[in-house]
Amino acid sequence: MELFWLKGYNSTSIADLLSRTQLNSGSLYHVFPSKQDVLIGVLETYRDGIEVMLLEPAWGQVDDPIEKIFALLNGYRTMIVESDCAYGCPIGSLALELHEPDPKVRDLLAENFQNWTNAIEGCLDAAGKRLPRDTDKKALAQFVLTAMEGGVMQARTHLDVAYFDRAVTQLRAHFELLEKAAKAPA
Amino acid sequence: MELFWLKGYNSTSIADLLSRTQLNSGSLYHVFPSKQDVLIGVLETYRDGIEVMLLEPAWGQVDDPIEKIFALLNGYRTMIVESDCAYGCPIGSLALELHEPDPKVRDLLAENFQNWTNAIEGCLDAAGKRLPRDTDKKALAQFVLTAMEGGVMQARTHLDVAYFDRAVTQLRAHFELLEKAAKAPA
DNA sequence: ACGGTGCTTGATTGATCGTTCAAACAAGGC
DNA sequence: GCCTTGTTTGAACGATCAATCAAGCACCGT
Repeated sequence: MELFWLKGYNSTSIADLLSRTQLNSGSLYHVFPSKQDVLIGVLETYRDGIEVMLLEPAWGQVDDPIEKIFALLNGYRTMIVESDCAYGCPIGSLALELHEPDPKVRDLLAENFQNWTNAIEGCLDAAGKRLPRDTDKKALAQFVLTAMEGGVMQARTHLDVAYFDRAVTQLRAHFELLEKAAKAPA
Repeated sequence: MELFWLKGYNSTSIADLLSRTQLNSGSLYHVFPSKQDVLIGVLETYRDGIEVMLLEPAWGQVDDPIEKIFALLNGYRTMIVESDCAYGCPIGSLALELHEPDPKVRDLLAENFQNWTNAIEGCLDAAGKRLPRDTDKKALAQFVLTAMEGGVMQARTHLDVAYFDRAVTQLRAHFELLEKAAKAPA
């Protein structure tokens, strides 16, 4: 029920939801007071399920904290390929689609981003001394999200996953430079 | 007539266009066969006007090629601040909002991105030997776009321009590392 | 068997969407 | 003055949207 947001919020009609969920409008409105509450429910599901739905699958057999980051990015790559580049990060798409969002919705979007970057920040902390001592880990974690979202956007637009790959490659280069700088401090 | 796309495509109704342009529906449909053709016209305007509308204002008194990149990013920062973080790059927003775009529309979105990254690539070329010899300038230019779009997205979501600033700071750090690596090759 | 409670049904509502069109209008050429 | 050509007008259309609601149904304790 939460998976068909490939279409976006405005483009997904209540009728779409009904046919997909085998429900009637009355039942749906018995559970959710309005369409926006469905969106809120979905965003809460994402928020509460990031560990199980996203991190665990990607990190199953990865230990190295920095490789965890790129394993997560590779998970997005898989989704891009499997959807023929139609995939867009659900949170990112909604963040740009909803132009005057209800505060509750925006808070949930922000929370989802926050959880994501917190997870990355955890990896950066675990990487410890491999990064320069003065690294702003929070900013760097947000930068990883930035690279992911920007890469997804360009891959979708050009219908070519290579645009995503290049963003990841650049991010990888940035991390290698950081690791090098950590070894040989100025 | 092309400036009111802050609302997004789907959320902007024909009625909105009419009241804004002081036109009647018939006149509009005399010029544009359909709403989508209005979108196409706007995207073409952006595409053809990137030099005058975007690059020249940002680069007026900047010569250093790498500073040109950050001057351009600073132009986006200004728009974010002036719109109270409601601003989203029109192209990026549309790229994520339109989930099954007409080929013509998608091509125009891709062209807009292409022109943008080409402009950045020109700066990178002008920077010449300040960057490592083996730098993939096309990929790096796309990475700048990536950082910009991702930064805009997060600033909008959190309603805090600091998220954009941090993305720019990280990109700046990346460039500094690249310049350092160029000076002292392995 | 009964009444109550809560979920389900699906036709229906009013609003809004993008689009159309016959009629009115303006401006030139002849 | 009249016809032609091109533009403007704004009411109207059908489709679709999110949301409603009276009626029906299933399941419970008693």
